[in-house]
Amino acid sequence: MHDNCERVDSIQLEKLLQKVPDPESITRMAAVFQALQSDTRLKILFLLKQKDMCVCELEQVLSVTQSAVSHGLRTLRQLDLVRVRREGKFTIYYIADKHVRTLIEMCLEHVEEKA
Amino acid sequence: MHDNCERVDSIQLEKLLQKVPDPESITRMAAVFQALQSDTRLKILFLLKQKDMCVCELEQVLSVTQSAVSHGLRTLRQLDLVRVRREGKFTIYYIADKHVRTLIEMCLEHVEEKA
DNA sequence: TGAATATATGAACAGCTGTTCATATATTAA
DNA sequence: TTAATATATGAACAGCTGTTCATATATTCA
Repeated sequence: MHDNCERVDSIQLEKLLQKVPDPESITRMAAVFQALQSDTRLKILFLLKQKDMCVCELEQVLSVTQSAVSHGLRTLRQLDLVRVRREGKFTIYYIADKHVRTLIEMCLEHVEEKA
Repeated sequence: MHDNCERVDSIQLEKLLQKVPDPESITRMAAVFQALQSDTRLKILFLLKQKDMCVCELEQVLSVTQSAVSHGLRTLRQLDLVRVRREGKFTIYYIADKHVRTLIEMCLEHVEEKA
């Protein structure tokens, strides 16, 4: 660990640090991004973006086990990225809100821009 | 692996699947979100959002080693989330573009909404 | 040139993630 | 109630991540 370089202005840095979201928010954000960091879960979101679906349908489209889909959905649900409703014997999942759509659209634009 | 539930309409699902971004884009998105999934890297972005900074300054603010900051920045740089310019002996990092700002702002709104 | 400062990189290790398998629970229909 | 369908959950294992330590490279200044 070494000391300040000449650019460092501790007082200014302190002020900038205060505008960084509190540790709890940062950790929650990290958890959200962490949930968005899996191919399978991203595909789930792009599918749900088009149509509310039950686990069966998702399992059919993605080529993973029912268990994997269910685990993935749980992760997304816990962070309120998707929500659930019951329809008879089916559990229907859907995108939670606008934020989620914006997040994945922004990211898609970003990666497509340099493709 | 079991078969279709009664809700499954293979033809419709096939169409929906086609609208999911191609595997390469999905993987790149996953990589971007993966980069955003660390407390340290998120803090870096919220700091750079306010002011372009050299590694020293970031090291000073966050409580991690210079090595950790540098590794974190490399990850962000490789995904074009931050960019670099040289200023004499300093390497100045800055947020790459609007997308990045929107991504972290969207996510912050999302987590703060339910706090 | 040599010393000091600023940054990058590689190795290595502890801890976390995503998948599958096996099984449990919940709902419907017979 | 029983069988069948739909979904959830726990264990376990392979693979990945982030940090630190040690060291290398690059730039400035004397």
